[in-house]
Amino acid sequence: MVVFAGQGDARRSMALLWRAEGTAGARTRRWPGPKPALSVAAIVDAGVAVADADGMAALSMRAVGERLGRTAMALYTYVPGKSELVDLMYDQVLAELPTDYDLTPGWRAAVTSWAEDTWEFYLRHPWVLQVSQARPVLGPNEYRALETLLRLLYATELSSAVLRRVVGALFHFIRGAAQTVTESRQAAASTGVSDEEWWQARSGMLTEMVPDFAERFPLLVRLETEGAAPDPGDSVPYLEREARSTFDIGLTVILDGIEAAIHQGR
Amino acid sequence: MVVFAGQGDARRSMALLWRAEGTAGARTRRWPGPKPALSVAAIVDAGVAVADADGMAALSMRAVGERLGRTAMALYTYVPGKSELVDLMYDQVLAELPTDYDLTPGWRAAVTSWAEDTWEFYLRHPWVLQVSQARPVLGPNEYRALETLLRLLYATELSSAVLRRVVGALFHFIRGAAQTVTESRQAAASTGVSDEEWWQARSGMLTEMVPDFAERFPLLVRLETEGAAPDPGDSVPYLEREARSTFDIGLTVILDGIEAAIHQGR
DNA sequence: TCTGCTATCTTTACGCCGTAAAGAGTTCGA
DNA sequence: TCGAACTCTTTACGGCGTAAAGATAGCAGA
Repeated sequence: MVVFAGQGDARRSMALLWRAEGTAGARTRRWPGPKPALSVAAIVDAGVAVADADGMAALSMRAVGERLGRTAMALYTYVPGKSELVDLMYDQVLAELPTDYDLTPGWRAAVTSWAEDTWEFYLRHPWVLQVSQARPVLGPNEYRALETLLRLLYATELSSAVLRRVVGALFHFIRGAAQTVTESRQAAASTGVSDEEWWQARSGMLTEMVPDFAERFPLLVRLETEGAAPDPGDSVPYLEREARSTFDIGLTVILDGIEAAIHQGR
Repeated sequence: MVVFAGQGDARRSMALLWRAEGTAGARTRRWPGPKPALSVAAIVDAGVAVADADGMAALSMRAVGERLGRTAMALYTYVPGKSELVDLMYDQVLAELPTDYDLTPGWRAAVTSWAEDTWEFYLRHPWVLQVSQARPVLGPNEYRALETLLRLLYATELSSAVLRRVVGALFHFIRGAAQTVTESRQAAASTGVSDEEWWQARSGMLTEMVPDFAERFPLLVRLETEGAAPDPGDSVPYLEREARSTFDIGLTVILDGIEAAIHQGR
């Protein structure tokens, strides 16, 4: 369920995204007709509430309308369609991301904090990971967030060409790692089967159906027996623990790679 | 449109995935009834054909049935449901991935080749990127592909704990970068608007609606003017060029990071 | 005050989706 | 020849986004 941004009426969409900024001021002449009971802001809020609570798959025009005590079609007075609503929701929640990172302890500490905040942001709004990145929404908060990261990264004194790709690599990595967590949670919620139960059942079936597993995949067995994340006894499920560990170690690897690029003067 | 793996009847699903391997031999006693005109293999092939041609969104039971000259419901005789069909499709195409990487020029060259092949694989079967990774399919070819990568990575002599996360980081990165390309292509195909046209229209609107853009986002402007990938005159669209460049440079960064980990003896 | 225009919101409808349920038709052993 | 087991079709249900049409409400000008 990847949702594409920037379909539909581009001009109207951009105007909505940047609304109250450039074109603020009086509502475009209204005159007869009943007073509007809804507003774009209310609809976007309702959309975010639905998506946060039940996921992107549950975000339907009917569901959003219902939450506002209206029918689905009532929303079309305010918003051109579902695609534009998702764009607005996306840019709205991006406003939560901090911008005030301190660079005095060095870029590495700052980028680490940024990555941690971004990670938590994705876990808070898992549906954001389903908004396609290919043709970005181009809303004010997306730009604000990017500008924030760029401020930290330009402190590395890397070239713009390299930086541009480093930004992409960081986002791909963090989004992917976060996605593992959110999808695991979603799977647990929608099937009622926890990670542990699922894995137990599957690996049991595997050893039964594929008796020569260890001979066919010796390195996988080695990885599984040697490398598992320790269970700290707390309630974090298996796959989430793994994903978090991947996030930590993967980030270290990428930051090490950035340092290597710096030392090579790229 | 993320599709979840491993829902539904787990036992039947696993049996189908590992079919013809352990439990090969005679079809489970059949006796009366018309001879089956279809087969699991034919259905999986048809599914792959539909998904390759028109994307995951176009993969419906009706579409697969139609391609085989049957109704949607006919498929349910062979396959428990759509989710299991996707699992089978996924494991089937994974068989295309090579396994015979040469380690004599060193792990770095081998992993680079592996990454390149994997990248091309994703571009060949974009729908694979929509199969959820959280609860893996656990089919033979997924294991085979993982075992292949592990063979290359164990040559680094890193610990299993680190390796495990490096694998995750590599996959997140490659999948993310490939996703940008496939989504960009999909957007172009479904809207009829090329990357260039889209960007032209959007950036034009931006400068019009947000006249103080350069003051608000100076680093973004700098990145855009300094760091763009040169247009080699060939027909590769803008966003694809960027994504490919992100893949190349990002991979270098990650591999540099792995080398740093090696030198630190992790 | 009444009329008429316009904006908001509802109702209905269309063609998609996955799949449950029921039934038609086919092929074999007994 | 009969009946069981199997394949495959038909029909139906509740979901989706949204087009089209109609009901209702509120204000400007008469």
